[in-house]
Amino acid sequence: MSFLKRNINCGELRDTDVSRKVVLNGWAATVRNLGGLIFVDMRDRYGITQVIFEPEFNPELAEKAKEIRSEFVLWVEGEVRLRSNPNQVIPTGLIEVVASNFGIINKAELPPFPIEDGIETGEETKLKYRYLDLRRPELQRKFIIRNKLYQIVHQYYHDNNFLEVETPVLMKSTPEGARDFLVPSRINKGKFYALPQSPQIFKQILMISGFDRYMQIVKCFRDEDLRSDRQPEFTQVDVEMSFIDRDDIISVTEGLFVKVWKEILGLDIQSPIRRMSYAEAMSSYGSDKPDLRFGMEINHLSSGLMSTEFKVFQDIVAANGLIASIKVTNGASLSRKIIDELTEFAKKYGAKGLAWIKISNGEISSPISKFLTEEQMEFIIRSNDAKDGDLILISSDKRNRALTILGALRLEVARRQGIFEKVKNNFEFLWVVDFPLFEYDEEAGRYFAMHHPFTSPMEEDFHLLDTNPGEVRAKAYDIVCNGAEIGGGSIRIHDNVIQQKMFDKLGLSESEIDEKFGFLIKALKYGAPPHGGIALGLDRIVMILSGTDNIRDVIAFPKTTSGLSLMDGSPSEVELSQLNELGIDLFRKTE
RNA sequence: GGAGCUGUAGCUCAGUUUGGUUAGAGCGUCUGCCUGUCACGCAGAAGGCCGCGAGUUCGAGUCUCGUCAGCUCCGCCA
Repeated sequence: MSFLKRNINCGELRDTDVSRKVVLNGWAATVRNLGGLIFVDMRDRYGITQVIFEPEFNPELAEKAKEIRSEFVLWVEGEVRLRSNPNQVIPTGLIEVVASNFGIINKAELPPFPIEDGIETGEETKLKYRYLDLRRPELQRKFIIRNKLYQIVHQYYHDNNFLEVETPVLMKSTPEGARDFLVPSRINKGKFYALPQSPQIFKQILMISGFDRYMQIVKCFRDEDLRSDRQPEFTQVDVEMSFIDRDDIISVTEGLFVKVWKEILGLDIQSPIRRMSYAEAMSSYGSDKPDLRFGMEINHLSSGLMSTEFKVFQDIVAANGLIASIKVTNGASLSRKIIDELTEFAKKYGAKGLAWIKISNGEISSPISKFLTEEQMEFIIRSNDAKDGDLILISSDKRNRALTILGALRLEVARRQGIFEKVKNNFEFLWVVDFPLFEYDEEAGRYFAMHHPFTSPMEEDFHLLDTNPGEVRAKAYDIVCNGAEIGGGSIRIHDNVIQQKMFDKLGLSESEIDEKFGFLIKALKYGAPPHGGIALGLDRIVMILSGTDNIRDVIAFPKTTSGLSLMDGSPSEVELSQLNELGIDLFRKTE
């Protein structure tokens, strides 16, 4: 007999089960040996159940139980009975299982860290032993949420007549956008597949094929640097619909979020979700994904400072830049050192400096007060609605830079003031709409598609395409929750002529277009329906649902910041013979 | 590509400012005792390439340079 199979799990026994004969399988979470009595907490995915070995009842068994150590895999047969000292902390705390027989199915080495919630072990150790980290209830809870999300997403789109279709993982490398992961072809030496950054083109082609409503929960790959909310492979809920406009995508997507929040968190989210133009988001929050859980909006000051004597402001006004500020309520108590730190923080975003005004006990103190007239100072204070005890932080720069700096400062100040901690159970959704079609890259000296090159311009801005491409707005939209971009999409170009014009604006040559996207252009000529869609960042949604700020917590086997998988040791070198088969020759970097 | 923080016992960390006997603590582990624990308790013990490599010095955990790794951020991420 290798082991007796369980007929009950470690989380389900209650006082109503008293005197049942049961068999448990699981891991020994903790062992408390009192000399005679031995208590073993058995753990599985469902919970923890206390098992007791009594020498009075079964001396040989109790003797054998002394061998049990942490994380041994056990089967235990016994009878359920009420505890004389109940434990109110766990759901099974009213009962215990009196062992009548048991076996060690497998021994375990001493784990490098305790398998329990709230541990402070370093990331490196935890990732190396990911299988042990994943044994912790805290982490399992997140994957249970993730699984619920999969089920709701599939059910929801199925109920709404969407078809799930799988798209290739080996596809053609395309320019624009993120760096591709490349896969060499053995059969076609010197040629490469790319892993999809998203199934964008395939889902559009599925629309041309008449699939009408497509969805897929799909892995995407981008060879870019990692962040706490970015992994090189991640999961999207990919959606595309035909014969629709922007509001159709928005309402279908909102329906999903309403259902998800209701079924997973038991919360009713406000629908319709608020909408804000990209222009307003940037102007008031300095971000295209504003966190609306708190205020601290950006106040624009240029208009009242046109005639300033202050050289720094003068130059900005003359260069058509922007002077703007945020108010830090009760910020006057912040020390010079803290303000210096905030200045350093602002410099990461390209700020040259940071001006500030403190109002404290009726006194105004500011390094720039000597450059401002009383009226100007009054104007700044009034514009910020600042009261005694407040601090005003002022940025003056090129318009977009000044806004970005203040947007970043707004979040940093909120973090330092403990505002995020206060609002951590709030959920503020937002649609950001009317994105620019293009953004200009100074370095490359040309326009790039802000969303992607298949995004449709708004009809009313068509006339600007040739004269002022930077002003053209796109039929693109992002969905934001608590300052995180959790999805984005657009209405696509279904007209081949406009698509050609778009490529033309992006500075792609005829031959380049033909080589990279020829198949899409061709497909668009065969009767493309109007279509559009959205891609939702599933990992980020799970992050928000499970209350974590790190994407590693919601991906079973994540990579480190430098893209390594510490458990399996990838990426790794390969055999020379493998490279030879692929026709690949490596060269070493020489200095 | 760049910046910051971190690396000392299985784990979490002190010690580095000002170089100097045998590198400490808590938790965990092991051994013994212990019949109602659930952070069990009590007594004892074991456990260290101070990330790695150079250098300075009579002497380096401590200073210098390099390097590797983890985390966070900027760039990057249509």
